[in-house]
Amino acid sequence: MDIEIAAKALKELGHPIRLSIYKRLVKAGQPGMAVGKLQEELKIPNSTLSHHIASLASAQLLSQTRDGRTLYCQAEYEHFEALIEFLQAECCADQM
Amino acid sequence: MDIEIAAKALKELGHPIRLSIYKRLVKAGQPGMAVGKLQEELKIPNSTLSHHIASLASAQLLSQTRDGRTLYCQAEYEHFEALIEFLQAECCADQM
DNA sequence: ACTATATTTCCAGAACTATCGAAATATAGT
DNA sequence: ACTATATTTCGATAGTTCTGGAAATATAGT
Repeated sequence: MDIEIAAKALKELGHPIRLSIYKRLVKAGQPGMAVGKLQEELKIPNSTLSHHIASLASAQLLSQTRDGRTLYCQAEYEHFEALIEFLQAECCADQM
Repeated sequence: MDIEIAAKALKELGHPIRLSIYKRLVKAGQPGMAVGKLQEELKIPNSTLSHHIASLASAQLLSQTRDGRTLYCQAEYEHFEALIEFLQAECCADQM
């Protein structure tokens, strides 16, 4: 992971709604969570939610898979893990 | 750390210049680094740099101390550490 | 083909962020 | 007081992000 990619991921996580979405998706684990279920929990308009989901996807923080009419979102956990590793390697006092 | 504060810190780190500043400050350790030295390394106009420093300070990611005409910036490492801990507690698959 | 459900894309306005030259402020030395 | 150095604040512009209603798309069932 380079600094541009790390900054992009941090930026997309740096919004309370998106951070909540991501957090919720990690809790949901591998099967992920339907967009509609997220909307129900977060109580925000569908278009707003959809934009935030697209932002997270643009940073490879989540992916979507369709099952019939329902789209499931999954946390792309490896990418997040790589971000944490980048931060610990580049910005951790302990490592130096 | 709550989710609003975590999002704020992530947001401010989510810009390539600010992430570079922060990274550089962590490397500089306790004595920190003069604004002028940062400018020399990053080669950006002083006003632009000053705004980015203020953004990081607004998220408690750095503090400044003056020595004569020189202002030193120090990474507020505890706050960053708390952020990483928040992310690992709230968004880590391993913990669940 | 029609209707219903799930979700995205389009559109637009308001709010915010980034950038940087120029002016202002702070401090030090003479 | 004056000059030089270090840094911030002002002011303005351009660009980006956030928000959400309405329209469009995708799929399923009848």
